[in-house]
Amino acid sequence: MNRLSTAVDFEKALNAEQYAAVTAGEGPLLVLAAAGTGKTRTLVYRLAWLAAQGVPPSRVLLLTFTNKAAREMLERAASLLTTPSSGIWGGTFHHLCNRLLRRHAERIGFASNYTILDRDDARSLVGRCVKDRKLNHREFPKPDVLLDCVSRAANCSRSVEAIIAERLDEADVDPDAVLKVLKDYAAAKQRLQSMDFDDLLVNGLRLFVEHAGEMTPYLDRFLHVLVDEYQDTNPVQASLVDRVAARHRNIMVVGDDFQSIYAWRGADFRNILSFPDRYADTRIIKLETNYRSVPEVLAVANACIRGNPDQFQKTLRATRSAYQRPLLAMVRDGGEQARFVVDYLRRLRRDGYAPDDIAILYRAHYHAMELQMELTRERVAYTITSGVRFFEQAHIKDVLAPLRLVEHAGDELAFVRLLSLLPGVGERTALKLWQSLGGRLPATDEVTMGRITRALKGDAVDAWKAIARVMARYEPMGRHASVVLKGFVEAFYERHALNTFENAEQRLQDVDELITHADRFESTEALLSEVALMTNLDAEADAVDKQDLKRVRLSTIHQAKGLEWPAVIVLWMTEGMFPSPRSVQESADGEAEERRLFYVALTRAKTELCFCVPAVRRMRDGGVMPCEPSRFITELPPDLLRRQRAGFY
DNA sequence: GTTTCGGTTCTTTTT
DNA sequence: GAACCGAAAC
Repeated sequence: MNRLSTAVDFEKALNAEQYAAVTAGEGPLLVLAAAGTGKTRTLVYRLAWLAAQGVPPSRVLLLTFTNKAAREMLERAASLLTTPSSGIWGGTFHHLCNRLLRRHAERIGFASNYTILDRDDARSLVGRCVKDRKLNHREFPKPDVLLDCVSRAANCSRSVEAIIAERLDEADVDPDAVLKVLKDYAAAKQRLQSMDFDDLLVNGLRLFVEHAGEMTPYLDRFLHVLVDEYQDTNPVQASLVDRVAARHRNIMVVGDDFQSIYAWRGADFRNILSFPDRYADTRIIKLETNYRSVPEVLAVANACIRGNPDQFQKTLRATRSAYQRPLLAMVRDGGEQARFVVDYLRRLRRDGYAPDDIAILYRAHYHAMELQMELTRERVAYTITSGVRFFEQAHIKDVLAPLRLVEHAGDELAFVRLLSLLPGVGERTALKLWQSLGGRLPATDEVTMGRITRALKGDAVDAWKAIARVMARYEPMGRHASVVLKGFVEAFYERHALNTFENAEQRLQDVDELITHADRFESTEALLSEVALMTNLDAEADAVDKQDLKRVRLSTIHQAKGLEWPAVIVLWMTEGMFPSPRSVQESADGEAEERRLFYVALTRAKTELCFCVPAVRRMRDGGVMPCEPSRFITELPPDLLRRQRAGFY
């Protein structure tokens, strides 16, 4: 009996609902897991269960929202087993597609060593398309808006024309001009052999649709497919799941329609509700027993979601014993909110909470700016996952440019970035030079060097020579990435950074981190892919491993998804801030989605929960704007919360 | 013709 | 804090 290969007593470790999900037999399975009901635990035990049943790890596919989540689940599953379970494919949809496309990209007209455009690359490329058509006047949509249109079209499998008509009908722009620019953008990506995030998904799906024969080995291989956070999949991702699980139909999707918060990225929570329609023999299991939060928090959660009448109602059942009601802190303004939070943190610390037991959550990054300053002043250590992704910061992208270039001689974006670092060289000069080189920097031979040095003047000449020497030493085989990175920093970037950035030391430290990481990858291409697809949470997980720092966490609610803390503080629970007026306006379901976001925020809390409600906002012109408490607060039965006035209210 | 710099404006959420 | 614009500087 291969069941004996595990020491786990599944029945004892799980409740009846979880046990049913973990030990379910073959066929499609939908697990509706409300917040804090042991969703991750169920997935982890399912992985262990499959392994204990003798399913080879390499025949299991686990799709998650971040790579961190996948890594954690796989580690936890492995620790349950006596036999090794490594070899499971686990990661985000983008990672899966990237892996498949590296092998099969030529089928759809791409080289296998295509580059991945991150948000920043995509922005500059589309910006260049706008300029090339001389459309860069004030009224023309900004690159971010244009990219948004492309992205929506891709993620929802709709035509760009339809999206443009819908999104830009009020704006005073010529839809044909927009369409032309977007076609140029698509052509530019093809020319540069590069894909943006959406292309990875769309092209990944194309492999299955257009080259089904070639993909059958994967269909055979994946005996079991498990999908976490299924409520946040968009149509392309849902199709991908359907395709990859088509052969064995052992597909387990886990999610909670209450926690669907990515509609703006094409996700549709009806996806999870219609799953049984697509798979007629679906077994549905509901997890409703909450182990995370005290009953007073759950009372608020249950009351809050009643505001969304069209959703599939479920009620969280508490298991923890009564504690006290969540706190509603009425403060005067943002400054006082910040002082209140610092004070409240001290109180929590006195009550025995460690710094990393506490999270401060907010709707948008800028809501936390004032608090960040106050925390710094008061010397409270915190970690924040800021709006800019770690690997998208300027200094990281700068030092990766020469590496991208030695790996892909045709990487125009990297060339322009690199050359623009030189004194006296801007985008224009760099682009002209690139064209004179015929759109490639194959090797820094005499002729190429001559061309480049002739185009440069002053200090730029010597700087370039030093950089070129470093790049010439690169050997494509083996782990040579760190040599290029190190050489580039020593020969040029260190001095450049010190002259350019106020916080150069810190940035150079980041770069050092990157260099020490670089050799862990089996190839430069793997390093570059990884860097492009790494989320903030992934990057930060690495950093935390190293520093082992216990700190208060600041995070957007979106990035807090799937996490939990003993104490949670939510900032700016006022109209005009949360719900975000923009999303309420933009779509019919906007308010409902914001309410789900509020639900996600408060269900992160295990024990302590505090909402801050400032009475006024200080505007940049020095004016004062009164603000009402958020509708999400006022619509709650008042006796669910403890009210407290802080400071000079 | 380009680059660079300073001032101004606005800030949703992310792979 | 970053993107945009206009003007000075090269």
